[in-house]
Amino acid sequence: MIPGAPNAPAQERGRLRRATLLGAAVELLTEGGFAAVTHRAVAQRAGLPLAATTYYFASRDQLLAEAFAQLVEAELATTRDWIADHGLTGLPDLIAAADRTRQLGLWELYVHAGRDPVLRQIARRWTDGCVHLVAQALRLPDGDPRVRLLYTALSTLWLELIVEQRPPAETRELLAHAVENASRP
Amino acid sequence: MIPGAPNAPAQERGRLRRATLLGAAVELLTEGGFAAVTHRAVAQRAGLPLAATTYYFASRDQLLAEAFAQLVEAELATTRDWIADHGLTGLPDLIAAADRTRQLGLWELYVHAGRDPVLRQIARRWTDGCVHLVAQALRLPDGDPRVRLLYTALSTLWLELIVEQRPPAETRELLAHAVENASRP
DNA sequence: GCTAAACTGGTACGGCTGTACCACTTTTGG
DNA sequence: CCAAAAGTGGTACAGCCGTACCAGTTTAGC
Repeated sequence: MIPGAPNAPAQERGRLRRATLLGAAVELLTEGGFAAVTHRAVAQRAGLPLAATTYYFASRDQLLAEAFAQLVEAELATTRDWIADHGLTGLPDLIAAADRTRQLGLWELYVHAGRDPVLRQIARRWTDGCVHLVAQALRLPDGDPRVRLLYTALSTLWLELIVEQRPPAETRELLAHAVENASRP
Repeated sequence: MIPGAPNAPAQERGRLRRATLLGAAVELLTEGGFAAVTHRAVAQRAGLPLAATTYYFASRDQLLAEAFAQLVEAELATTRDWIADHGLTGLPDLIAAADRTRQLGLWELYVHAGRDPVLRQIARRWTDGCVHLVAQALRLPDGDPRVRLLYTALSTLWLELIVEQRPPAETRELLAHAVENASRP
């Protein structure tokens, strides 16, 4: 039987190989953006033959989508832990400490999601997850306008820090303002 | 003499050709993102031979950068006019009315600027320009935190509208909140 | 009018891309 | 034990890419 790129390989070794490939794709994505995620590069990074990528993933788009999803989940977990330890106003330090090219890869795929319905779902999951983290930190419901507005400040300042490399001090100051705003009734 | 991709061609026809190529690049950028801006596609769109692109532009990166800059200036002008006519709270309607793929192209290049110093300068120009427009509308100085925070709301809501295609009603409501916040002392 | 510079456009090269193909080996289930 | 399914890996194909090259033509300056 010719398998149609099994999402869950039947054999143990297959599952391992698939996971290795996905991990390699995530690595390449964080290093060089989604342009760097090619079948050949992924296979080489994983130490597997080229054909392995086409065997376990139906297409490059699917590989990219799964890598994006995995990256988003990892990012949300990291952010959750950081907020628990340092609070919302400590977030600029997280961004400063985080791998810049990794963030770039994430945002690249986020924007690319505007052209791909499959990625769009993952993009929404990212936004919703971040909003939820802010809501928890403020002890307010997810839908509260103060939560949403604070999130917009976080999001834009974050992106500016990554892309334009603005001075972190300015970001910290503005974020403090935003948190103060959100804490008012 | 072998010219090094003249930025300002000496002959009238050359200037016209260069402008035509740049216009074609902008078109393709707005239609299919920066992946669509290839030498061949630009030349074909402009109705010129392939070699014309390499003659007037030193590299694809330069062509892309100039197209980005042109797009940013056009976008700033459009936004300025719209704010003058409809005010800040009318902006969601501008976004809704604007060409969605055009905005996607802009944001794609904005994020890509994180990997390219030349583009980064243009990205900063875009941000600064938008902040300035908000400052003018609020009659506050550019550096005022209220201006910067309102801009963050605009920016994120805009991006979410474009990428995630969230319902415009929600955007309008949040934007009204943000404007109210910014108008408080 | 004539030389040099500016421009034109056809063609070619080397490289990378996604993906298909297929003979082969290993594992699984009855 | 043995057929069928699952997995393996080397290779090939067709297409697009940026860019270089160059013989020819047009224009500008003296």
